Amino acid sequence: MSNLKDVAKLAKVSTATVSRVLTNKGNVTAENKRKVMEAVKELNYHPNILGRQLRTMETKTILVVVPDITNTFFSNVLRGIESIAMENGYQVLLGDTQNRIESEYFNHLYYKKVDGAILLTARTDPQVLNMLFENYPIVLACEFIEGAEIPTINIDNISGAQQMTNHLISLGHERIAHITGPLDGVLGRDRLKGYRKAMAHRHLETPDELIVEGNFSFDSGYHLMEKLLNLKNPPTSVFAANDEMAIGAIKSIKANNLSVPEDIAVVGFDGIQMSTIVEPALTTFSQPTFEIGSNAMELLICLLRKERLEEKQVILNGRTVIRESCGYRIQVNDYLKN
Amino acid sequence: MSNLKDVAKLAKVSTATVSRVLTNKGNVTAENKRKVMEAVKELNYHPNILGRQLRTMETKTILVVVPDITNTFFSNVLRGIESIAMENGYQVLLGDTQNRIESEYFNHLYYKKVDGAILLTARTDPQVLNMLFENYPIVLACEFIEGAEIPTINIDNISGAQQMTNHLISLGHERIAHITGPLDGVLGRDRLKGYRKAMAHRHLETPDELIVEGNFSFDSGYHLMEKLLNLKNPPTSVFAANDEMAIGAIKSIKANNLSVPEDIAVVGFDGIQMSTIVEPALTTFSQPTFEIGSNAMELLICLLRKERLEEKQVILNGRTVIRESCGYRIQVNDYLKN
DNA sequence: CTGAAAGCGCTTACAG
DNA sequence: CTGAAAGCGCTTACAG
Repeated sequence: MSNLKDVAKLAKVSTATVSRVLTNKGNVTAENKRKVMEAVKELNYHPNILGRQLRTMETKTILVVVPDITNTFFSNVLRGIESIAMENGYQVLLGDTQNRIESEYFNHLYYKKVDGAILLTARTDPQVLNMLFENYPIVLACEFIEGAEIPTINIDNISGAQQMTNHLISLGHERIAHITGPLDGVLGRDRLKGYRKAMAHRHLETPDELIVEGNFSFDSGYHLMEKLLNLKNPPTSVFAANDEMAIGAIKSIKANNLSVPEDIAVVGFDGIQMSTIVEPALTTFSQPTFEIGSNAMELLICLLRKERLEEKQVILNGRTVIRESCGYRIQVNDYLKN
Repeated sequence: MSNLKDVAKLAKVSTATVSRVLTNKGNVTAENKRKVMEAVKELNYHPNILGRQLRTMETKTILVVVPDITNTFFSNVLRGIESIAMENGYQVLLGDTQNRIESEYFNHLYYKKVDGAILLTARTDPQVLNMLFENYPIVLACEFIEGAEIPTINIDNISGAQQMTNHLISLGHERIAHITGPLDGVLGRDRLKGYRKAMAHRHLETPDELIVEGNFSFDSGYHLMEKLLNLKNPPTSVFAANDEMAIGAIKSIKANNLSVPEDIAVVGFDGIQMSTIVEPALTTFSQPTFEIGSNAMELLICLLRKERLEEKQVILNGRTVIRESCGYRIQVNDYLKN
C-alpha cells in the first residue's frame, strides 16, 4: 500500500506539493499538478485519512445517538441529519441505545472519535449535559430539557399532547386514559404534562388508574391497553404518547372484540408511516421528522465552525392529523381545517 | 486539553509506561500504575484515539451499507450486527444508500476510515466486488451474488420465493401476479426467479402483464397493484417481493372496494413487524434478521483477524408464516405444520 | 519492569 | 510556487 511519500518520489516533487494537490489548498503549477495526478493513478494511491485527521484534529464525523433505530420516526430524522451532513462533508456514526442510558456513547467525544454529536434522546442529568456542552459541540433534537443550555431543536411536546387530548375532549370524551412514554425521559414527561393540562383545564379527572407507563414500544401499548380494558370502569378513549403504542392499543382493543373508535377511541403521536396503514387509520400529531434532522445538523455545523448561533432553541411546528381512530367524522367544511 | 506526555510528566514516568497502563499491555508495577491513574484523574485525561489509530493502523470501526434505513427489515439486521460489533469493541458507521448505488461508500475502505464493511445491498459488478475483497475485509449479507467470491450470509431467496408462490398455487390460484423488487439488484431478480420456477413447475402462465417491477417501497406496491387491478383480466392473487410492497398492494385493493383475501389474495416476503399489524395480517416468508446481522459480523471479525473462514457462504433458514391475507383457513391439524 | 526513540501518514508555517 | 522540517498523539521493538 503506497503512501504520500511514494507519490512524491514518483512525481519528483516534495510531499508538501503532493498534499497541496490532493487537498486543493495552496497554489501548484499545472505541470506539477499533472505529475502528481499521474503518480497517484499509477500507484493507485488513496490518502490515509487517519494521518490527516491526526494532523488537523478533525474527524469530519459526527455522532447521532438514537434510542431506537427500528422506530421509523427516528430513522426519518436520521435521513434529515444525513442529507445535511453529506452536503458538508461529514460522516454519521450511529449509536443505538436501545432505550438504555446514552452516556457510554459520550466516550466518542472524549476520545475525539467524532467532532460533535446530535442526541435524539437524553436521559442524562442537565448538569452533565451542560458540562459536556462546554467542551464539545452537541445539539439536542426531539426533546427539550429544562435547565440544559444545549442548543435544542424540537416541537412543543406539551402543547402537542394538549392538542391531542383536547381533540378527544371536544368529541365528548371525559374518561380519557393516557399511555405514557418512559417517565425517566423528558419526552414521556412532557406529553404527560400536556395531557394533564388539557384535562385540568376542562376539570376532568385523571385518576392514577387511567395513567399507565409504557416504553414507546408496540408491545407495551398492547399490554397496557389490556390492563385499561380490565378496569372496572374502562376509559372511553386513549391518548398514547407515540404511534407505536397507539397501534399496539388498537390491536389489543380489537383482540378483545371491541371496535375502534366505536367502543374506544385512540389517538397517537409522531405521525409515522404505520399510522396510515393501521385500521382504522390513526389520528395523531405529526412531527416534521426530516426538518428536525436537517435543522439539528445545521445547528451542529454552526457549532463546529464556532459561529455564533442566532437561536439556542428552535421550535418547529407539528400538526394534528385527524383520521378515523378518534371517531371524528370529517364533514365537507372540515377539510378546510386540514 | 492534556495529552499522554502531560500525564507522563505529572506521574514522573515515561510515555511508554503510561501507554502500557492505559492499554493494559505489558507489565507495570502496581506503584507506577497507581501514579499514572492518579495523574490521569487529576488531568481529566482522555486518550486521543486518532493517535492510537494512526499508530496501530486500526480504526476499530466497520461500515455497514444499507439500502433503506427506514425499512425495519434492515434496522433489525443492523441490531444483530451492532450487538456482535460491541462485544468485540467495534463501532458501526452507517451508510444509507437510499436505494442508490453504493460505490461511493467504498471510499471509507480506501481511506482507511474503517477496518472492514458489511454490505446489506450490492448493485456493484461482481468483478469489482472481488477486487475489493482482495484488498479489504468485506462481507455480503442478505444477498448472494453469482460470481462474487465474497463471504456471504443470506437465506435462499429463490427457494423462499418459490415457497410463497407454491403456497398460492396450492390454494387453487392460477393467475398469480408478481410485484418484483428492483431488477438491477439480485434480491429482486432472485425472488422473480423463484416465482417463475414455481409457476413453470405447475405449467402456469406468466404473461408480462402479470409481472410488474417495483422498488420495495410501500408506494410502489400501491401503484403497481392499481395497475394490476386495471388489467382486463386481473390476477386472483399477488406475490409481492417484500412486505412493504405487499402492504401497499393490500391498501390499494381495499381502496378499490375489493377485499383481501376474498377477491384477491396477497403474500409478501421478509416478515417485518408491520406484516402482523396490517389487516388482514400478511402471509409472508419470515427472515431471521437478527441472526443474519450477527452472523455477518462474526464472519467479518474472522476476516479482520485474518483467520481462515470455515465457510464462505452461510445460508440461514427462513420460514413461511401463514396468516390471513392468503385466504388459507388454518385447520386444527395444520397447526402442526406451523 | 522501564525509558529513549522511532515512526504511523499526513499538513502546514516558514523560509526562500 | 516549492521544499525541508516539525509535529499531531499515540504505540512498541529494542536495549538495559
